[in-house]
Amino acid sequence: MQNLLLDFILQYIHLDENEKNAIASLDIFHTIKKGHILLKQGEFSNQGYFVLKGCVRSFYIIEGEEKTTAFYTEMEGITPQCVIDNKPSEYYISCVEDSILLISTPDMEDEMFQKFPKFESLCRILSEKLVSKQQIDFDNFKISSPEERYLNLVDKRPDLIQRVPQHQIASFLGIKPQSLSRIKARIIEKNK
Amino acid sequence: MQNLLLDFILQYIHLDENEKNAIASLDIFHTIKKGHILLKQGEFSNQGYFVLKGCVRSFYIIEGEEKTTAFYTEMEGITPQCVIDNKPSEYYISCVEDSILLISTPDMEDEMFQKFPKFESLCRILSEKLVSKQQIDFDNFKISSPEERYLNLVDKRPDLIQRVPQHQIASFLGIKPQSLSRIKARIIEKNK
DNA sequence: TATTTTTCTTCACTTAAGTTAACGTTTAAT
DNA sequence: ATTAAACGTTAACTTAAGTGAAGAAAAATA
Repeated sequence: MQNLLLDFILQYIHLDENEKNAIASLDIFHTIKKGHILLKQGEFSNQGYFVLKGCVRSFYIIEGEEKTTAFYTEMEGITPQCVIDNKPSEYYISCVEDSILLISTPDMEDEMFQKFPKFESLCRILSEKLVSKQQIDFDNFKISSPEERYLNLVDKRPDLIQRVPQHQIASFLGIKPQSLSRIKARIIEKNK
Repeated sequence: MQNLLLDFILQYIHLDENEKNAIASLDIFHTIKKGHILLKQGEFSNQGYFVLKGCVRSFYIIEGEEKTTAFYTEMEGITPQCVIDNKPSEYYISCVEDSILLISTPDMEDEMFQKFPKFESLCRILSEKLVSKQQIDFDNFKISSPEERYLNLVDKRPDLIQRVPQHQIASFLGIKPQSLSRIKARIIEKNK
């Protein structure tokens, strides 16, 4: 697990032994069971998550219905809005599968930034990349129909279709489960 | 204009005279005319933009049709994906109004980060905030109907409704101009 | 000012998603 | 192993967005 993390970081910046050890010494690896809720709507939290293995989902509950808005899988991270703005969370975060997560707090991060400014560079670079990626994802969502969004998901994140229940996929695509079933049937019909 | 920028920055970090002068000495203020295209689809660029005054729009042209995906107004910045990934741009960026923009390049930023590490902290913090804000915007888009999205826009960015043509607003909301007209008529009908 | 172009709205019609309900299947719990 | 709950699909019906066309209003241009 340590190595997965180091390899990921080394794609972006170089680390000396000292810095590698600093990471290794952080006791931040956590094994979380499927279904466990990491963050609840209305709750305060100062935890950020980085997925080393497994899958994490964020969702709202609106009029009793779950609205899934994001999935985070291997080498993806989330810092919930409530951590950044210091206000109660508007959404839930839970584990879709048994997962290994890296859990951090702003205090820990600030400490690392103090000791190793390089880590702040890393976080800046990763954040900037993420801003740009998110914008593209949002753009593609806007300019696509539900059917196109589904086909795009099958193309870009085929693993998700397998590892996540369909009604969560539907919600993630901004439609109802019944519509997703219909879309899938329509696609099969077309390809005949 | 200098002061607008400094005041914005001072919300997040403290600057000494030296640092303030460093910013002032950057010759990065540009006056851009309405309609001017800053970035074209297919083009390479290394320019990032920060809006001091005015309004900038990003859009795709798909099958001859403009698809507006974002508006950037006072104190908002864009670093186009093509700058970050060093590949041709998938979208256009143009000025909706006469605007005053701050234009930067990665080289300039890296130089500033070298001289004043504090600026890198600032950029990290701003990027992290932006990631979180973007995620919330995307979430709200997904969990809302077109009508709700429109009402939300009227509530959250009423200025946009005024300063931007309706067909661009429609596209931004993920619908056709005709549908936006209908939605507006429906809302008026309801409130009678 | 006159003229062209862009923008916005309305309408009739088509298409696709939402809704409600039912049913078989898979998964989890006892 | 049995039961209950959650999940996925199908169907009939409703609602709302897309489409194509036309015309009025506003803005840009000559």
